[in-house]
Amino acid sequence: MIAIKHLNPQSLVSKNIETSPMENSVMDLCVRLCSLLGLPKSVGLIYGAVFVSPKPIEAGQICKKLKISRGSISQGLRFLKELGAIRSSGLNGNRAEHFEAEEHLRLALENFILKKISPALKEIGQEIEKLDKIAPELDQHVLAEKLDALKRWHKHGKLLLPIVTGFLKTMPLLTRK
Amino acid sequence: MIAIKHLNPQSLVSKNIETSPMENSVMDLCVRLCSLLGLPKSVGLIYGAVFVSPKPIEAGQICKKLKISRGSISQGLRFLKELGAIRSSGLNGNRAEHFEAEEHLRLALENFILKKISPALKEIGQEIEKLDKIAPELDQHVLAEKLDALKRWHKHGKLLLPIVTGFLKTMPLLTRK
DNA sequence: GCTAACTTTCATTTTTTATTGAAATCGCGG
DNA sequence: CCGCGATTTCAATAAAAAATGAAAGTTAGC
Repeated sequence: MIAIKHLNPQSLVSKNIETSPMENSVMDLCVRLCSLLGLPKSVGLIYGAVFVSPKPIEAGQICKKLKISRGSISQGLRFLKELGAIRSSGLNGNRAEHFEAEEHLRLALENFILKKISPALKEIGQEIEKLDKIAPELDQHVLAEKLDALKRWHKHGKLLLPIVTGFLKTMPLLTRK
Repeated sequence: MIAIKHLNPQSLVSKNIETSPMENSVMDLCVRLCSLLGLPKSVGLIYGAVFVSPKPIEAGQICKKLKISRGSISQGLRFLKELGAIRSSGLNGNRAEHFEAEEHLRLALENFILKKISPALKEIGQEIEKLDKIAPELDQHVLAEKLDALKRWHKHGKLLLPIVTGFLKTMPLLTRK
């Protein structure tokens, strides 16, 4: 059910993809990393394909390599680009856009936190404010105490964020070349 | 698509639930908090119902209050209990099991990290070891460098965990009464 | 050891989320 | 301004996840 989802420990990259065992494993890792952030497998695979590629790779190649539909590739690449996990390295030669992994994956993580966690915390903050306005109208002391508890959690959640992003800053960069 | 999911900002608690506006809002908050951890709405609602209740509440009451099936309630309560977010306060009077919110919600969060993040990181570690064994057999330097990058990420991921859990320890407790 | 009051399980259904691929779109070179 | 080679969109479909509820299980009291 709900249960904490465990990814199948053997290869997550479906068998009909033709990659070296090494590439395969690296892509597996990317899938795991993504799934830790709640991102779909396809995004992990696409990132993996870009990451693993020794030279900038184009969408068509990823499509062939992963046997994933062109639409998904397009969406996945856009998402990864917005996140700052990959970047376009221009339309080399022909018209195809080429992608390479961003060396500062850290920035992507920060972005993820900024786009996903922060807005959620902000909404929680707004909800709490709304509550504060209603609260005095009622004399339910028990609830009022619980509201306080929630406030404290919210405050500390906000506090935790800069710590995590701060920590990320200390991480060595993910460098290519 | 993938896009970072945004919870609808108005009440997440469906309208046919009969609760005070205040209770309603508090439950909303719980749903948001849960969804931040990737837990389904029902779990948030169930936790909210327990949290908001001035006295230990039994499954049947939650079922009536939330209009959620008995099966879901049972599973949700079990999950929350395992996580350490709620606890059973015995079979008062009749046979029904009564639940109340655990005052150290922090422990639940730590538990969540322990059960969800740590195993994932461990599996990633194992995958990396596997890779290390394959690596020397090939002379793909580019890949080898990437493997190093992944190793660093893994190491630092492991490093981040204790920081977060350490931070959690400094948080004030969520006290009832 | 039977019943009553409740809980859990799990096959099925519903809902949500991700993927597909055909059609629309883009943009450059000629 | 046409056509090619690519990308993007989006309605339809497939896959995954969550919710349901009937049936089986549990336990206390008689």
